[in-house]
Amino acid sequence: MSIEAAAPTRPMRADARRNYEAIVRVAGDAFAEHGTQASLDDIACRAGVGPGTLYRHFPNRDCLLEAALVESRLALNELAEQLLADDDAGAALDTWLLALARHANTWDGLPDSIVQSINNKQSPLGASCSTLVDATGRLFDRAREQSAVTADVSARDLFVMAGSLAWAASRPRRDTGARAEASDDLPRLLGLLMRGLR
Amino acid sequence: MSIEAAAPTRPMRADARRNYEAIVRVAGDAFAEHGTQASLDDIACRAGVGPGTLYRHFPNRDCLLEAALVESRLALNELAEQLLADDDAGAALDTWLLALARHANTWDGLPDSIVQSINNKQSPLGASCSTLVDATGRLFDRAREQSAVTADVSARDLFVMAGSLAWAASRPRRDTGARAEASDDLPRLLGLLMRGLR
DNA sequence: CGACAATACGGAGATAGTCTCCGCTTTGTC
DNA sequence: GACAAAGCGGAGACTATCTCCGTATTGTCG
Repeated sequence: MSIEAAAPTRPMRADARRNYEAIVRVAGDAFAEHGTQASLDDIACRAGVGPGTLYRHFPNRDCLLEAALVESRLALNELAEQLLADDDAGAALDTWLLALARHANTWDGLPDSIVQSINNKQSPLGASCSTLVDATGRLFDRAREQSAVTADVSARDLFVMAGSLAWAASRPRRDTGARAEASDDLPRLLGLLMRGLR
Repeated sequence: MSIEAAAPTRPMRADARRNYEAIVRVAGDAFAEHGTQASLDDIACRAGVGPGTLYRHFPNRDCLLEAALVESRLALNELAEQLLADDDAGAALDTWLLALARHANTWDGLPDSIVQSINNKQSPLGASCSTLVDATGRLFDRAREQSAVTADVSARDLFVMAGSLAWAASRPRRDTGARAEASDDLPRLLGLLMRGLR
């Protein structure tokens, strides 16, 4: 949107890259342990950097979430490619929605961040989700062509519903000290959703 | 679980009751304005009491949410009674799930609190939700008897799904300054769910 | 009425999280 | 090896939660 559209963006300085990577690595552990609300200052501390450094690399929580999810996202995009080549488009859609929901459940609280960012072009999380929404749409269209589904839904609605079921399935108890044993409600709930699509 | 099960619980002192009511009234406004994450100290301040007073009456956020929702809950229970007498059990279920979802959307963030508390007997919110889950189950059973629905779902799953769709519908955008105009996605999403039940 | 116990109040402050500012350090380059 | 650019980090401002305990209010009896 300006004259110098293509900023040269010289490569990161060695120390900067080192810190960036350390933060992302530690963040993954912290989010896994405490959910997406893990303390950012604590992540900085555990990564051996000051809070200022963390916030310079990742101005907000979404940026850090996004960075820590990159690998999982790549795998998901690859899965989409494979599923688009699958003969059984209905089963492919099934598989895809489950994978999507499981991805959203990577960490406690992630569905919330994802669904909140979905409409927000500013958020890096939202931006990278739009790829997933597109894939969802393409897989759904193929399933419709094969008459595996008949419902009329937008790709965005489908994506959001998968996310919301992930959210519902990941909210087993609060306050009770007992560690939530992973009762896997997801397939059951998604089955109901798929039933509605046919 | 002890010998003196029926504690006499003498009536509240006049000043205590006055403060209790002021807090609940202000809390309703604050939750409406800022969602369920509204500052509790701020609510105390606006109600003209100290934080200590608020936390004595309502040891945690759920207690305050529950107290501020009492009237809406009563109306909902009354609706359940009416719907159970409705001849068209399918339509009654439809109406009920929508009412349930709208109730969960009374304030921003409420679906989260509700679904988190659903498995938690300790939470006053969870306790009062179990009534709603029961009503959901009874309405669903009637619809099944009339063959208006055929799916096999637990009342809890139905309740949680209604809550999760409410959650999904209430999360339109984040960060974008623009006030989210209330695009009403709820009926569309619930329609999909109902389709899956038939 | 007046006084005393039980009850309740409220605000100071401990704790914890977010995020910024800016003086200092490290890096890459010539 | 020296200089500018890039990057660091931690002190601290701000906001929120929740507790503790000295003080004030209430209801009840004599």
